[in-house]
Amino acid sequence: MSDPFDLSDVAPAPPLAPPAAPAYLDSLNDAQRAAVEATDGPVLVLAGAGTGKTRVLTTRLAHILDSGLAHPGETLTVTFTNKAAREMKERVEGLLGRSVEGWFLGTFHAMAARVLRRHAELVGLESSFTIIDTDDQLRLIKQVMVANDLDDKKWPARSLAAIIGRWKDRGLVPDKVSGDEAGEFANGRAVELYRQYQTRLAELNAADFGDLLLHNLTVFGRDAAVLAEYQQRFRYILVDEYQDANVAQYLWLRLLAQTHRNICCVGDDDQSIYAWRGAEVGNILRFEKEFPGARIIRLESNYRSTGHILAAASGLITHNEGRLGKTLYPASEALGDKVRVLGTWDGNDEASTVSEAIEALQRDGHALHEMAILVRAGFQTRAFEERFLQIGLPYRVIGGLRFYERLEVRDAIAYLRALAQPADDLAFERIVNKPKRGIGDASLRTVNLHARTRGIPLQAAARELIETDELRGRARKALAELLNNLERWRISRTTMALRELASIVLDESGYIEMWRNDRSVDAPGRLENLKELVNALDEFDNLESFLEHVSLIMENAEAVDNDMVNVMTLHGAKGLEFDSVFLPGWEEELFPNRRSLEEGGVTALEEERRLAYVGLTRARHRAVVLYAANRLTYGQWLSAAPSRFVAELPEDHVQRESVSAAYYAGFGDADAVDPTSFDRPSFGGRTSSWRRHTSHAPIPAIETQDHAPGTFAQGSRVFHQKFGYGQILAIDGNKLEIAFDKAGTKKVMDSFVNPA
DNA sequence: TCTCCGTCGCTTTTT
DNA sequence: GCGACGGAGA
Repeated sequence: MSDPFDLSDVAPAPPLAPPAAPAYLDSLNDAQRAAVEATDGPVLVLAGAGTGKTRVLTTRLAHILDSGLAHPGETLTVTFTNKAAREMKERVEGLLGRSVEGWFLGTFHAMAARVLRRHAELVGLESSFTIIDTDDQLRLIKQVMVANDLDDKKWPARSLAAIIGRWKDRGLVPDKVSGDEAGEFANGRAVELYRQYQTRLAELNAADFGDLLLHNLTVFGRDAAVLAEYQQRFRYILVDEYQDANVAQYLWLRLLAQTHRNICCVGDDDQSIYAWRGAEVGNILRFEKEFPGARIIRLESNYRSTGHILAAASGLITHNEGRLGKTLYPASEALGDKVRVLGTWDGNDEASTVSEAIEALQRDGHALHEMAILVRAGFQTRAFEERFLQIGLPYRVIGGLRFYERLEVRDAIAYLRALAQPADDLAFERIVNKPKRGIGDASLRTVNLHARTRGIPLQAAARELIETDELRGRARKALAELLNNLERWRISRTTMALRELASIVLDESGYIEMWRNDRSVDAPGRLENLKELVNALDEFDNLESFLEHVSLIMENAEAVDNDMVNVMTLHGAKGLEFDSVFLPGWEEELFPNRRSLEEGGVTALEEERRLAYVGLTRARHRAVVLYAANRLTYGQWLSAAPSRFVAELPEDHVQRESVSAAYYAGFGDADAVDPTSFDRPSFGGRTSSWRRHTSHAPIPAIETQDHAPGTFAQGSRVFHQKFGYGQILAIDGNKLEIAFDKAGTKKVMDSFVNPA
């Protein structure tokens, strides 16, 4: 296998051949084309929502490769998500009509990991270092805090993790954190704890996500030759979603672009919604300073949304002060529907209003997967889920627990880590007593103590201890067996396929058995996931590449594109688009979110507003904003005022309606909205079932019934008032998946069916 | 080692 | 109002 870092194979760029302009350039508008063809020197592309940002980036890369300006290995293209990277790769290859190898295209983290594996020794790591996730990170931080006698009640480990994370985002190693930044935490000892945490990571031969970039900066700072090598190599650098870059990423890019200065960053300050995790919109402003003479190209022609939607979104975002200024123009003349703004009675009313609108659209022939419900916070999805289950509307919630985050999957991976990396104490601690082997806290403390005094990893310490009488009978025996097993699996590793190895490990360790014996409802699902994990191993050549994949690809496998309504957070929707978008929960406290405002003041309010802007601009043809007069908050019904964003939507482009007069009846604090602005005569234009009747449609009468657990069994026949007879395919708590004889397969709540 | 009970906190999240 | 987590006690 060729070493991807070997630079000797990189041919110098062939002389500039004058190619005929390929067809893909012709379909661009002037601004887009300028952004593609300005290959020489730094370029900043300010690309509004729906203006073809990805298109510009992919075409630019294709153009660079096609015209012979650079060899694939001389280009660096960075994105934030694996999904974006994959898309970029596919689209560029599509434009070129051939596959491309050897280029540096991927997420910031994946690219940084690639560099770091090659120069790990410069930061005191081995090339085989483990990339730990936030879970391990938190456990490690807790350990450091315990070692410092800090009360984790008073000083939560999460807060320290966040503080350290922010420092890393800003490119600050412990020595660089200035004294006055120490802050309140642990009476100003945060920097010291940060230092200790880094020491522990090095001892474990591990790096957290923030380290990947941070260590790169250290590597570049320590070895000028290494830096120069990469600076020489990357003739062209392309950056996606630049507004999301943190300072560390900015510094990284700045270093790498120094020699050739052909860097092209594409971003939109109005879509910056990740400041809370370190993104610095200021990077956009810095760009001009850092690269004097940088060309700035604005993409302002929006190809996505119809006129009213775009105007409503633009009107809203003008309430933000800190903007670079950009005007979006609709690419087509069509004004389309106005943005509908609906007041509802409460969260349930909101959910049924949305589901009725969805069903109406469906009857008009609109596909469900072209509709999305975008919420501010995760808990909001529940009301929609319940309602959809009730009426049997297919939906999928995007986000939530990812495959590799599941408890059982993480345990299984910990076994593999413990055998691949004997120094990986975190993995060892995770599996040492799973399943229960009688190695409890006391035994583990002894092992830990020994490891500390000897300065060796836990596994090595355990091995030494079982030769002594330090540990009592049962624990000693169990530990010996585990260590022997790990040793044996380690040997098998050389002769066995990965998949086979994993099944043997999971089987012989008793881990599978543990879940088989577990009587809880989710045990079967967990066994299923373990099977899936083992199957997934077939795609990897070796354990190392699998573990790298696991740590860098945290996303869910793309759901099969069944026709389902999408439910997700506004954050999760960035970069996506749908024909119809529903935006519920536009209420003060919820959106803009109170906690967010408390923490970040005006800056945070503007970020919330950008989030609203992102939500609206996801819609191609239809956008509906909803707010409820009453909302169940922490188990209490509270009356809610409409979001200030509702009032900020420009009047000419919205159609305000209230679902029922009931809105006012329950809405005591109506000062925030002008009631006269509601219930205006509906605006002209397309009339269809889309336009809803103002009266409150009754919820279809379906009798619900409580069933004792165990009433239903897989395979048994049931009757549903709306869907008729069917057979149970699967049971997930009180959700049933049923193949109805007439209505197809649907997920419903058990309270809506009876045994047939 | 397990289980029970009180306390807390409760926005967004890729890698 | 609910779930996670940690401490206490059997």
